[in-house]
Amino acid sequence: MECPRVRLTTKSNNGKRSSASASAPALGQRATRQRKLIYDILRSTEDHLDAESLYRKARDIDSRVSLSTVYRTIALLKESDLVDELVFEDDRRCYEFRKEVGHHHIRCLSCGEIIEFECDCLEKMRARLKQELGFEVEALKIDISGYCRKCSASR
Amino acid sequence: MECPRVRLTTKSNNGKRSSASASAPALGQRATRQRKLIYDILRSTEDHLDAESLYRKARDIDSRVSLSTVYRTIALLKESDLVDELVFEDDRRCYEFRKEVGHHHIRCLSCGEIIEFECDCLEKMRARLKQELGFEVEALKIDISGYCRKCSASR
DNA sequence: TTTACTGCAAAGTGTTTGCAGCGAT
DNA sequence: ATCGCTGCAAACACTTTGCAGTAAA
Repeated sequence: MECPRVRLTTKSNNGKRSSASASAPALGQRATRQRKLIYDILRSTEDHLDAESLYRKARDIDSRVSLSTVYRTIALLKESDLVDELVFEDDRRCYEFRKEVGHHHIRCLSCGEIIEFECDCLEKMRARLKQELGFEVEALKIDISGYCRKCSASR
Repeated sequence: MECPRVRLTTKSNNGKRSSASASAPALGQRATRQRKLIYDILRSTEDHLDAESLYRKARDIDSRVSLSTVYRTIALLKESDLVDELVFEDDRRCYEFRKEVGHHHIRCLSCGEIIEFECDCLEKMRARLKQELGFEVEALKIDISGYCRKCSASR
């Protein structure tokens, strides 16, 4: 039973923020200060931020950013497949820089920690859906909530 | 590779509405007209309704139902594990009467049809998460969007 | 100089809530 | 008769939008 092997996703970036601010993303038309900032924050953080915290982080660095721009930029980045949106049970929507396909999230209902993992069984399921139902999968998302080792111990 | 076998869930109910209105559910304290009505609609429909359409359906039968009551009743039914909430990519939330565990949904982005299927690999994944990460899964939900056979053909 | 992008405030969406009256028990 | 439930409207949280000004090209 090889399929549902769970393995932690290797963290793609172990510093706080990658030093070089890198090239501006192909966001839309113009690489504005605000867009670069928001993009940089998302690209370099380990956290899964919601719109509000992303806004606060951005504003701490440069006050000339508005919440609307954060939303507009998120939409842009989603369209360009540069960031993914995670929607959890309780409606919280977080954003993260696009990583490898096939990595998923579990969230601890008690401490809020988000753990990432990979499981190739989902990719296999996608193939099966195509084969057996003729269904062409565009988006496959799995949301798992529960209690992490630490929190289930202290319950 | 037995694991990600996809199979269509057998429809639990093939009539339009089951004839007998059945016993009142253990909803909370009181089995009111409104609660019975909402419960009955959810129990007997094949569709996955959102709050609004559930409200319209209910109001068509008995005008003395309000949208707030629909929301309140849905919350109640969710708490009692009598209905499940499905949250799709585009935010639409639908409700369905609780069926067997381990059945999931895929939705056609073109025609909106919701197809149900089972896949035991997710249950196995749950076991693995427990075993390997010590993570106690409370809720496991998978949302798949894409194009059904018919719609992918006509694209 | 052009016109895409931004901040602001206002509008919109889906859901929840406070309250006085209603009705299941 | 009690007090849990309801309808209503108002509040709510989050997101989107119109517009006049700003700035990237």
